[in-house]
Amino acid sequence: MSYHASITQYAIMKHVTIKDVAKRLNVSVSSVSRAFNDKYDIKKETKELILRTAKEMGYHPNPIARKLMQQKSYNIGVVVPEFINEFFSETIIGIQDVLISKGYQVLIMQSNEHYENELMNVKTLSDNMVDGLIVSLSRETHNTEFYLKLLAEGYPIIFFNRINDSLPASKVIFNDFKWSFFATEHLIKQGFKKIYHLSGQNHLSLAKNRMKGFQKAIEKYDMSPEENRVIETGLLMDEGDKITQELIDNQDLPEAFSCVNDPVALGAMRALKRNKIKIPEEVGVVGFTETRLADLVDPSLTSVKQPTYEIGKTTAELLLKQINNGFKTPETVSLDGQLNIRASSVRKTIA
Amino acid sequence: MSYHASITQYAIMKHVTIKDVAKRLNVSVSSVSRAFNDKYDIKKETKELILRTAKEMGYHPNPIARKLMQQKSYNIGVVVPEFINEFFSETIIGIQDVLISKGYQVLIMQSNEHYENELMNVKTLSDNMVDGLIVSLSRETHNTEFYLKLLAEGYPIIFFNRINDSLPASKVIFNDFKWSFFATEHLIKQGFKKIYHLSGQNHLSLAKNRMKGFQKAIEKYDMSPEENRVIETGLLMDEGDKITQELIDNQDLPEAFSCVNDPVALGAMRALKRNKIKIPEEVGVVGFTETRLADLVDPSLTSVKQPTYEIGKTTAELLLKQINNGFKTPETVSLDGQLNIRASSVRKTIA
DNA sequence: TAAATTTTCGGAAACGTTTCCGAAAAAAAG
DNA sequence: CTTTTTTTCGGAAACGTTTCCGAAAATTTA
Repeated sequence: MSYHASITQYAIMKHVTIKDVAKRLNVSVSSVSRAFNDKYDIKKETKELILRTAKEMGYHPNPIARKLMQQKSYNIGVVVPEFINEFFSETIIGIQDVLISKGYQVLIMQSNEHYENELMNVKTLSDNMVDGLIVSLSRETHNTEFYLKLLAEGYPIIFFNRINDSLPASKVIFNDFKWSFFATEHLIKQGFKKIYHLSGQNHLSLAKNRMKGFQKAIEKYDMSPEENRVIETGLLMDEGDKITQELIDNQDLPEAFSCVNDPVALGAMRALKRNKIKIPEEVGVVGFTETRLADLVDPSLTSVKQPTYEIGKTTAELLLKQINNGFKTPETVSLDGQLNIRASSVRKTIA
Repeated sequence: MSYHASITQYAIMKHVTIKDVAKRLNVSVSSVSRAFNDKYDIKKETKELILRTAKEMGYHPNPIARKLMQQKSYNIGVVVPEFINEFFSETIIGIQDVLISKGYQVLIMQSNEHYENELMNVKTLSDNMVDGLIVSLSRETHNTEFYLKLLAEGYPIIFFNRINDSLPASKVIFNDFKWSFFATEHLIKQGFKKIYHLSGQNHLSLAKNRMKGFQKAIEKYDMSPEENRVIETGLLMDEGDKITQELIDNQDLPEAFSCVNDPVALGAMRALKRNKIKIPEEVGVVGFTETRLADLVDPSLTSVKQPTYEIGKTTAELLLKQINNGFKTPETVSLDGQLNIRASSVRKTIA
């Protein structure tokens, strides 16, 4: 019986509207509206009276009606390659914190690193009239035509992390060059002589920049670019494993690996351990974009920490600025990180 | 100049509405609406004509206006303890896949394991008029008053994973009892004699059930409940580490640990390794609710895999059923998993 | 005290749909 | 060929807001 009661209650339950409040107080609908958006001319006492009784009556402004009037959805779309990835889930938290506090809702979608999914997501979101878009490109995305079209229409889009240099939009990036340089320099200073960089595919800016940072360090310390070379690998653990195994099989193992990211570094470590090669005694390893994993693996992994939360926050703030002030000239914000040195790269013989 | 052009274009750009389409074809607005919601009486040819020219004109129905008319937000709120956690992010993917395909949008919030955050999230979401709620309780949540009130109003809410037995709502749970039983049984069959269960706090159903599964296995194999006991630990890695260190210090180490979850198991492993105790030769370990980590740690961790995606999918489907058919009697769906046996629990001497 | 100004408010249109109602057109039945 | 039934469509109200416009009330100025 009580269960039946709850059904009827639900069916009968009506949200109290602005009209109900107006009627109750014998004021106009517009006055109630004014009371709730305190930018208009309304006497202080009536405003307070309205707000008070509205609260009593349990009135909440209907966000949908407001959106319809204001021609704004107050929705922001976020597209990332995957949110199981700690880097992205942490970034999303930063994004959400900023946007929700400004009354926006955040719709999150993931491309699973596929271009078609990414495109579909962006289309779904723009069909849903999001007021702006935050995008981190999938690994597959070479074709940026659709983004160019949206940007040309003046649609606010901010890119972060996985960007494409040629897109005329604001971006938030990490200083990959600099920190890859530092990571490599750290290996050099530890006394590792022959260092290979396991790189991601070259069309990704982040992969390219990390590669360049590596090369710059090699150059600065007068080491041979032939001896200390770059191997295009990928971004996945299995790819790091496979390449390392090949190097072992070809007896072409370096003294240390500077890796494009942690998964590749972990893959390399897996191959090394499988072949009973000691880390860091025989081969040192550094990763990039650390996750909580870095502390858990054995040996713990030296890596570059990115300011994930700040990246999200900054991205969201750039977007809000663009939504509110219109599109000025594109702006690229570069953030700094931190090299966390752990066991995988510290030569015990040196200490 | 081109940049200035894009500004004006944006300012000028107007979405084409149903009226524009109607005017263009000299038909009524209602006909166009009928064409797009094919439940109404409309001649086949006119419908096709309308759809065709609507597409030509780039018309997309305005979801906000539709929501206002239909008195539905087509938004679903999801509140989880944290989405950095792989378990939850994978579950969310299952939820999203189902809901998005039915035209719903998913608003995700996290409580960070705090009751006040959880409450605030639920309030924010209901102010935003979500049509339903999917909730996994925070560790702190003892007070369920607010949920009771919402449920009494007939508000559709489905709980998953972190549930509270006393709430009269549909739930999706994992058969923790059964799989904890299997995990413990596996340790027993490997020949481990003295087994401790590192348990979570007792007010969480999942912790309680995993503990009971452990006890049931101990009982079934006629092992002493005093010898093979339960230690209330927590859910975090540090807690597992701390307890294990205490056991080591008190010379009270068992032959194996059955743990409430993977973080606690990893913490125990960390403490064991720090004390040069060999896993699994001296002490075996099994975890629960595996993540990708299980394969990466050394030794790899035996754990119970939960069907995360299916959990999300099932939860979303239950919610949709409730939204569409009204609240019938609460329904509890229990899903099965899989015990993945890895190095941390396999006695080499046995093989 | 009358006129001018400012403050406060109500009426009504608008946002873009869906849906009810009734009428016109077409088809079927007589 | 008329009458009845069915199919197809247009008009208009409604959803719950915001906002423009103008008028009434209150205040200031002369």
